[in-house]
Amino acid sequence: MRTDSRLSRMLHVLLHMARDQQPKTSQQIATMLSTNAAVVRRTMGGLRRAGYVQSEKGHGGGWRIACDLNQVSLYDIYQAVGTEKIFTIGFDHSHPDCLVERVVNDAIGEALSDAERRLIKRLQSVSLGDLAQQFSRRYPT
Amino acid sequence: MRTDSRLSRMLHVLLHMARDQQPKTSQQIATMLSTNAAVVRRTMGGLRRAGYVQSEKGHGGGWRIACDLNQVSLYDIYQAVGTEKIFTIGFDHSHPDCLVERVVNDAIGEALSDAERRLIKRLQSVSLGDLAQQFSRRYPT
DNA sequence: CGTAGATGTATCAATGTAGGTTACGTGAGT
DNA sequence: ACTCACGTAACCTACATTGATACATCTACG
Repeated sequence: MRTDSRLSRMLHVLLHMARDQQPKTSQQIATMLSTNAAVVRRTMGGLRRAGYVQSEKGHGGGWRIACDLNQVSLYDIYQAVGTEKIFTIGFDHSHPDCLVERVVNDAIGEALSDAERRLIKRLQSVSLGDLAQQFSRRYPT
Repeated sequence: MRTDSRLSRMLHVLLHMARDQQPKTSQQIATMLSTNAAVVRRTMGGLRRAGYVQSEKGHGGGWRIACDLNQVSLYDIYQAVGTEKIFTIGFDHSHPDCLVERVVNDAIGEALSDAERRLIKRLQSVSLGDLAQQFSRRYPT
């Protein structure tokens, strides 16, 4: 199954933007991500609607960070990009009133929910500021 | 994104098979799952290679359980069906030597690994026998 | 102003994967 | 022999993400 790399991409972009306060155009970001400008606008639109970045049109326009990196977690970004499914594992619903199916799906569902809660907790515990700090520590200039 | 319902399907089938020791043909199972026989053979082939079921050709042939339900966990079945990716979340690898990308992917990777370990642990803690027992408890005949 | 630069968005194509479908080979039982 | 059933390959279909193109709209600059 194809994976959704939007979270990874957006974090990548945000950290680069944080290190260089100049506004960046969609095209510049697209080049950075080896994709094209429309994809960047589409994906970053989620971050804009959530208020984590701002965009401006016209000369000298582009994207800028509009939040305190220490106040925004990886989970916030995850939600802003709008990923709807986390797991590739799904349920069989061929016979919704089959009681066996219900027991099976409940068991799988509980395991998935548990893992999902864990993932969310982990993503919530790391802020963009933490990542920026990790970068500075691991790769001092 | 389309989900992989093979685990759910296989558990569904196994529990039905456990309740009726008669061998079942691929076509019977396909009808049970609202799919077709080739898909059943393809998916159950994994369980056969792992030794959890046996198949026999010819008259009176079909699929039978070949394991102790109490010794096989949901995780065993999960592995037998051969799911390779658990999460829809992936990594951006547009610039493998970008240090920012590395920090970001490490952070996401740790969160995912943690959640995956949790999921595996949960799936390992439930046996097919447990599910069969849950069924009997929840829906006594 | 008019023009160039930028986003916002709609639309279509490419791509990858699970599942569906068909077909045929092979072995087992009658 | 014939039928039943699995084993497997090949190809198609459905669907979601991403890529690509186009165009409207807004903004700054000369």
